[in-house]
Amino acid sequence: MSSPSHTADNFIEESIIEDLNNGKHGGRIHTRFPPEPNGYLHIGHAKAIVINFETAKKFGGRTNLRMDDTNPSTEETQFVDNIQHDIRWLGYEWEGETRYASDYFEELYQLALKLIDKGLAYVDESTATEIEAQKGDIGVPGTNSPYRDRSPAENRDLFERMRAGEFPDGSRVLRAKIDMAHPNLLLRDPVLYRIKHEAHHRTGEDWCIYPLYDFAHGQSDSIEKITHSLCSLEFRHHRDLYNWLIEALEIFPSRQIEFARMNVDYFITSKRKLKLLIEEGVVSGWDDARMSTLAGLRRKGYPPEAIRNFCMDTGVTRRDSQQTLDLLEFKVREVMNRNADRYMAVLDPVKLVITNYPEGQTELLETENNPEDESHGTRQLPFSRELYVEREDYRKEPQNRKYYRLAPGKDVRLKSAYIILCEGHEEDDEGNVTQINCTYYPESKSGEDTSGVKAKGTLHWVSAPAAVDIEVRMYQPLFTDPTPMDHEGKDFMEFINPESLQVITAKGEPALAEAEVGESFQFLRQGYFTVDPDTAAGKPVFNLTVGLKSGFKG
RNA sequence: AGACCCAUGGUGUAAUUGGCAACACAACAGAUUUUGGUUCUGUCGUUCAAGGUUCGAGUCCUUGUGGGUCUACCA
Repeated sequence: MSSPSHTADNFIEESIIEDLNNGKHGGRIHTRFPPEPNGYLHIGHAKAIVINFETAKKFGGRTNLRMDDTNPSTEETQFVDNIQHDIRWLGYEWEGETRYASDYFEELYQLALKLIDKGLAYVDESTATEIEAQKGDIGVPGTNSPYRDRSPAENRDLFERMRAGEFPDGSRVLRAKIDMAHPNLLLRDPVLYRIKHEAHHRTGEDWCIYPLYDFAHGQSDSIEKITHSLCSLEFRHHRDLYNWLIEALEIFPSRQIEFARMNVDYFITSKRKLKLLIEEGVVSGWDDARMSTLAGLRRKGYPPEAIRNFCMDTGVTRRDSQQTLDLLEFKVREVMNRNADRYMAVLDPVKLVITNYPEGQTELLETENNPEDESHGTRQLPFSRELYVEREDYRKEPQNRKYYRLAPGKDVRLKSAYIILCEGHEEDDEGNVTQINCTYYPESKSGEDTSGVKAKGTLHWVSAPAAVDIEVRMYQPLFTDPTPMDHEGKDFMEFINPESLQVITAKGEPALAEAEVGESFQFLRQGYFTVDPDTAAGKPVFNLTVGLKSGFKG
């Protein structure tokens, strides 16, 4: 198989092209995404998913999905379903069936036997604390276990009896026999198998010994003939062991390549911390719209395309990166600007009365659904004497010449309707505006304006009698600090933003009552909003997906 | 007796592998606009330090500085 001439976009692709040019694996490229099914996928996983799938795709290769389920205590089938759902939602389909490391338990066991027979592994009866002590320290060599020199035959017998369930948890482990003075602490006779009399979510009671990461992950890669095993930087030290085991076991030589994890401002990606947010009641669950989980981002309304673009455009490197929320939100707006239809909703309504418009009259006005895409068509909007407009769009006095909104004496265009002249307002005892009074120019109707009046500003509005109440959930970042984990001596919980969620009741145009769960809109001049699953008949709930960029400096 | 990884505008990444440091985001200014959105134009500003090799260094070498990772029977 001759390799088409690819250009490398990053160092991983350089390595792949190098392998291709060397004729390795006959030009075949196969990657994998190996989550542990013990939690929900988050934005950091999205990066790994995108890298693995996109890299394979670029070279005409395939990508497996493999559950790294070697720890029966933490893994649950429930998570498997969510992980699969999230990956498909992101837009990727893996090769064949979902794989499980647990499917390879028997093969792994045989591999362990092989290692024992080669004199490269031994059963150790030291306690966990003793083993820790044997490891030595950074810069200090370790010491050999007293059980290190047992014969292969004795080790085999002991290991078989471990499997048979003769020994209690923690009483024995299988260790690789490498070098207790190795500068890489991971190669100081790492533990390969431990005893756990626990039921596994897939294999049930079949096993009471379970392999550890280092004796499961790489071997699974080899079993699946993965050519390039892409993982994050903290596994760099594991690569030495990964390669040592490939040699010792004489198995398919997958190549591990590490890249830097992606961090995003205001997002945390520690499973444990995410869980804590739920347990403490800070958020409502794994799919709370403020969570950095894919379930949360989906609920918030982030389009998968935007997340993919974000992951791709932030590149692949070996240096720790901290991405800004700005870029992520830019990617979200970029997609939604194209796809989301424009509707009008008033978030903080104040009544506006057009004093020269006939009482009781309603007319239907036509408005375009999406100025970016004419094929989205038009719809009808009811217009009447009493409207709601945004409280923020009125000032008792205009501040300066650059102010284009409502204030006494100002002309303003109502989107797709008429130009109105602001006459003044009514207020309560505290000086709060209770009503804005205006007159309209009958000849200024949108599309057939002969009034000659020029209005600099255009406002969104809804007809008061026709408006529907909609619940709107306004979100801000969950934390007040972009990197809540990076403060010495301070717990990340100290940075919880008390205003991360504000629920308001807004006035929406009638069509919004029919919005379906998952559907996204632009509320004119406000932002992009997506219908939340909490929506019930006649009670629509919208999530702020992302605000519009605003050049207004009032 | 420590080992390994990393260092380019405010942020994130490029640089034909030794040949004019570029792209995106952000910021700022202007044009267009029935969204102060979008779109378009422009401005701003960058190779961690010192030394070396070279006609020529972001790129190669040396030393230093700064940051990160590694001592789970987690993955």
